[in-house]
Amino acid sequence: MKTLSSGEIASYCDVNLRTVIRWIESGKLKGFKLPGRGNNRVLVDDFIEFLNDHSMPIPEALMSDAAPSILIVDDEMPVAKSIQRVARRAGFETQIATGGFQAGVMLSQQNPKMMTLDLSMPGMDGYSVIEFTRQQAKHKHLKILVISALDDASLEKAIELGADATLQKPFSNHDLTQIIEQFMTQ
Amino acid sequence: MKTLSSGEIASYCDVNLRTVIRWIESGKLKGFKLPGRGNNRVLVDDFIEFLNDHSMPIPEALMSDAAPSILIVDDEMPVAKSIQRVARRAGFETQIATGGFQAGVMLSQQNPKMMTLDLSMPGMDGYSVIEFTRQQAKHKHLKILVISALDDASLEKAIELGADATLQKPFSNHDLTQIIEQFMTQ
DNA sequence: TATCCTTATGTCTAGTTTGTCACTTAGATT
DNA sequence: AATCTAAGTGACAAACTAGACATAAGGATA
Repeated sequence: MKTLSSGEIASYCDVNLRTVIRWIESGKLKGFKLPGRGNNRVLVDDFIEFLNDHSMPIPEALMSDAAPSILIVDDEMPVAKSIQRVARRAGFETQIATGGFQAGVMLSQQNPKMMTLDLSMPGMDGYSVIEFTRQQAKHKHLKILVISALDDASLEKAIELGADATLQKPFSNHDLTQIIEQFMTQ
Repeated sequence: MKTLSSGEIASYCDVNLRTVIRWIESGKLKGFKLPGRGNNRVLVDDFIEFLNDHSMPIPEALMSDAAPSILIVDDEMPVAKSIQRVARRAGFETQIATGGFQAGVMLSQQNPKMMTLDLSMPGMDGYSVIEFTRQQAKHKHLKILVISALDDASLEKAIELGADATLQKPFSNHDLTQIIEQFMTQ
């Protein structure tokens, strides 16, 4: 149950701390007070609802809490779609990227919680994608699931470079579901 | 998430505060209201886009947020480096991306003012990169310079899809400098 | 050219919200 | 216990909104 302090909200909204306290006092923003001296805490969900109510922008850092999503990177649409079906059935938002460039942009912009990655997309070096992503502080906690028809050694290499799990094609929906549920609830 | 108040925008645009509020009300300038009595806030990015849309000068003070840089997308390091040298000599920050995925991430994160794009990177479809980028509101004003050894018809197609200029390999440093200076000072 | 209409911007005012400052306090760290 | 940091409070100053009205520029029409 993640909560935010008045100061954190102040910096998210780029507004003075005094103002946040007044929002809470007046009931515009739902919060509660700690027993000690009455420090304020606000549930992330309540804060997001507050932002939505006032059509205020939701800070990226909270996006993942708002709607944990999965980015599916695969150049073969049928495969991507089938992964998407499984993910949706498990109850998660999904986006599909069919090219490396699109994948990069979508990763940065949507900040998904998890990415499935086809290692052998034509021209795109899956290994370097894993390496590059892992170097980025912003995506340190991104879960990377490599899905590929390559041999065990290749999958092993992906793990060494920073992937969180691999799945060999063809894969069973059951296995995929299990991995998705494990990663998305962590 | 830096925001601006109506008053700040008023002084940036050297215009009456009342006018700024009316711009926001009428939807010309995208903004949102604080819960209290509806004080207006505008994201710096939205403000800059507004200024661009109306070819208004961008105040120096905001420049730092819009760090005018150049993203060089080319898989051949020697070529990328030589573009970089020219760009640096012209006085601009540069980043190099040697793969599509990296390029996408860097574009989103660094929000450069200009991108040079090698059309024929192995496996990456330059055309779809141009198309995809142009669909994104955030990068509507990104200057795309296509650099390629392909024939005129291919370059023409790039322009049709949304590139701002093309340069055929091999190119002269003089031509490149001219284009960079033109785009970066616009 | 003169007149009317439309639209955008500036001015003024009253009332409200937000920021600032100075000071206090709970909780963490050492 | 001494110290440090983040947060709360009250009072006051500054900034903002919204309505009403004035002003200016541009077009259309007679």
